[in-house]
Amino acid sequence: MPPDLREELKQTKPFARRSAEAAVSVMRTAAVLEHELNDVLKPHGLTLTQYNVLRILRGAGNSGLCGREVGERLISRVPDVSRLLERMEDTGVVSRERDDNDRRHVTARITEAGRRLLEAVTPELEVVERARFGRLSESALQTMITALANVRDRV
Amino acid sequence: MPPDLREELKQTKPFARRSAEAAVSVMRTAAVLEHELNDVLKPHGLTLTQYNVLRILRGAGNSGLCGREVGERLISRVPDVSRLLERMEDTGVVSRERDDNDRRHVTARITEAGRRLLEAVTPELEVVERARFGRLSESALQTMITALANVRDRV
DNA sequence: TGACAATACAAGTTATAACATGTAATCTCC
DNA sequence: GGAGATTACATGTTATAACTTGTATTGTCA
Repeated sequence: MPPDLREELKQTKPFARRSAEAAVSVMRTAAVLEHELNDVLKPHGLTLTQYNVLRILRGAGNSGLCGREVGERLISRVPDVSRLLERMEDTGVVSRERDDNDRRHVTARITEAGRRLLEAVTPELEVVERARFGRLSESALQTMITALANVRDRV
Repeated sequence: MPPDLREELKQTKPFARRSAEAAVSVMRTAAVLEHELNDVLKPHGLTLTQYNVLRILRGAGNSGLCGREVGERLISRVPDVSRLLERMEDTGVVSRERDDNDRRHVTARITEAGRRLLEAVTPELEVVERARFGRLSESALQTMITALANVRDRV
């Protein structure tokens, strides 16, 4: 039996509504997940955001993506993609190049080092993912995914 | 029908596993929620973390809580409760007092101004909560809560 | 009871997030 | 084709998060 959230956060009072408990559950679960994933990534010199950028750029292939496009694909929107990519260029996992067709654009691409780093850390993250979500059935996962999509898609 | 997460993040490839999609769903939903709640709180000069501290301290009543206890009750653990409470003391929503019985402790309490602020913002946050979670049935909410508790409670 | 460990917080430092503003390049449309 | 709007990014600033180290107080136990 999973522990009660109220007990986990040492709350004295019960939640006023089930929707309030659901909201806190989502945020608390994300915090636990992100913390654990960041712990896995830290020895590799990556944050979770940077890891996501690498996955996005790998998915984009040789043509790369401009900063705005990277920002649109991130799980949580970062208003400062410029410096995020700049830091990643400093560590050598990303290359940046000003586009000749439209000189406003800076195209970012994953480097070979970035690709190797990505391949090294991904299985470690999958261990966390399986440990966390492995006990849920496929149908329970699908139910959760659909319900969360409903939460994001408000009027 | 809720929009697909893959489309939402403009992913070209489908998720490798349902558990991977579930993990991203949780983090993405929390990010959307937290952003919206912070937007509501900002005009009141509060962050979501500070709002949670106020709720925690109101729940503790007159006896208050020491910094460590506040930290244990927060949704996402903050390693720097000292300065968080210090900032909140500066804005007048919290008072701090060194405990005479154990002079290592600093007891924090919500002030009357903090209580009023809490009462002012809570209904605004509930509007967000209802808009986001209102379409889900009580049983769907309960299913989600249980599933998320399972995710947090790994071996 | 006195040395050592543990606890609770404070403070210093670095890195990042958040927000606003600035700037160069491109687009629009009369 | 040129003024103004738009886009994409860079930069400056402030605030907060994350991590480390420091310090005072209390607890433990030989």
